Parts: sequence; C-alpha cells; structure tokens
Amino acid sequence: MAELTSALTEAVFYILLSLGQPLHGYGIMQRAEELSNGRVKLAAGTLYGALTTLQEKGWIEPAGGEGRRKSYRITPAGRAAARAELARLQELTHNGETIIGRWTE
Amino acid sequence: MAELTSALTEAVFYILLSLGQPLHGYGIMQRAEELSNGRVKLAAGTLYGALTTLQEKGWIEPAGGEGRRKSYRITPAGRAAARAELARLQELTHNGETIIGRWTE
DNA sequence: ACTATATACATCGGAAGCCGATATAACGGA
DNA sequence: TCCGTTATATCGGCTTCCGATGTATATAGT
Repeated sequence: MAELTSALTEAVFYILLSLGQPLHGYGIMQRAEELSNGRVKLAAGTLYGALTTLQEKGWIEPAGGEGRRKSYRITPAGRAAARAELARLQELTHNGETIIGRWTE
Repeated sequence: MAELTSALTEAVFYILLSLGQPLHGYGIMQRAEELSNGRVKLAAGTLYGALTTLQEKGWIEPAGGEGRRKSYRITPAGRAAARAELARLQELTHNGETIIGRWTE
C-alpha cells in the first residue's frame, strides 16, 4: 500500500532512459552520465544489480551482444514504467514549486 | 562519488514541505498526504525514523509542543536542502520529458 | 459506563537499493 | 611491457522504507 515503494529510483529511471536504443551495461553507465549532464554516475554494483532486477520485472530484456558485451533493450512494460515515473516526477515537481514558492525566506 | 545518495527520498522531501509552519509528527503525516493529493501516506516507522535523522542533520529542530505532541520546525539548512532537491527534480523531470518525448512508441 | 475510533509517539525485523571495493579479463597505445 | 580503458560480476556494509506491534490519551457514540 506504500505509495513510496512505487517510485522508481533515479538509477533505474536513468537506465530506462538510456535504452532508447539497445545498449550494453557499460554503455548504459556512460549514457546515463551523459543524459544527466554528468550528475549521475552509476556505480558498478548499482548498475549490474539493477539490470538483474529489471529483467525479472520484465522491463528490459537481452538483445544479443557482440563479444564480451551483453546488450539490453527496453520492453513495452519498461516504457510504461518510465512514463508513469515521469508523471509522478511532474506532479512532485509541481507540488514542490507551489509550496516552496510560498515560503517567505 | 555517489550522486544518487545526494537525492532526497520522497518521504523526506514531503516532510520538509509539510513544515511551512511548525507541526508535530502526526500532523506531518496528515499534511504530507494532503500536499500530495493523497498519494503519499507516510508509515509510522518512516516518519519517526526520518524525524530522528533530520534532526541529526540539522534540517529540522524541536519547536516545543503542547502536551503529548512534539513539534518541529524547519531550519535554514532544511530549506536549502528542499530547494536543492527541487532543482534536482526540475532537471530530472526536464530530462525525462525530453528523452521520453523522442520515443516513437 | 463501556466501547470504538482517532490521535500520538516509538521501536523492531525484514526487504530493497545503493555504494565502494574487489576480482577478472581483453584490448589498445605508449 | 606496462598502463588505462572497457566490460562484467559479486560482496559486505549502510541507509531507508515498510508493516506490525506496543503504549497511551482523547473524543464521541451508545
């Protein structure tokens, strides 16, 4: 019933955003940093752990791979999750702007 | 280092937003639910745990209390943290909108 | 007077997520 | 040859959240 658990972590959100096209794990790391203007640097443990749980949820799936690389692609369920998260963020941001905007100091 | 740990949790963000005026713990629970349009319901463990850690960080402080109630107020450091979090959320939302907007399906 | 509900604070164990360190290994350039 | 980059993976530790449980008072209905 927890509404908070339904929120995606920033790591997961950027992983999903990084998969506009199929990409391998290390590429996701770099793309997430690029998409966030250098702010989000995924630790290895975070990334590879998330890749496992995201596959279990059916939000990403293997997309082959060349050599050592393992590529992943986002699934329709993954896109839906990212869109739902965006809606949550928009509401949260709006609420924050409204409330903080009323602070006098 | 970790850019992700610098993010506030939704629970903490709403607790700070709830403290536009001094309020006691149980009141924060209700105010957070109200501010989020019923979406965020803080569990007791989450709330009272967070009140302790937020005091340790100096983001909130005791503000007296009538009878059983313990009131808290937000500190300048707490307001700064909330504003920084809002900026992060604005950037995150903007990035999400841009990238998801380019998805074809 | 009895009972139910709301108010109010607090702690506990479990689950999940993130981090940094560590390990392994192939590749390319100096 | 040595080093930095690429690349995947696991581990222990820490923090945070949740739901359950416990305790206690206040209020309102019957």
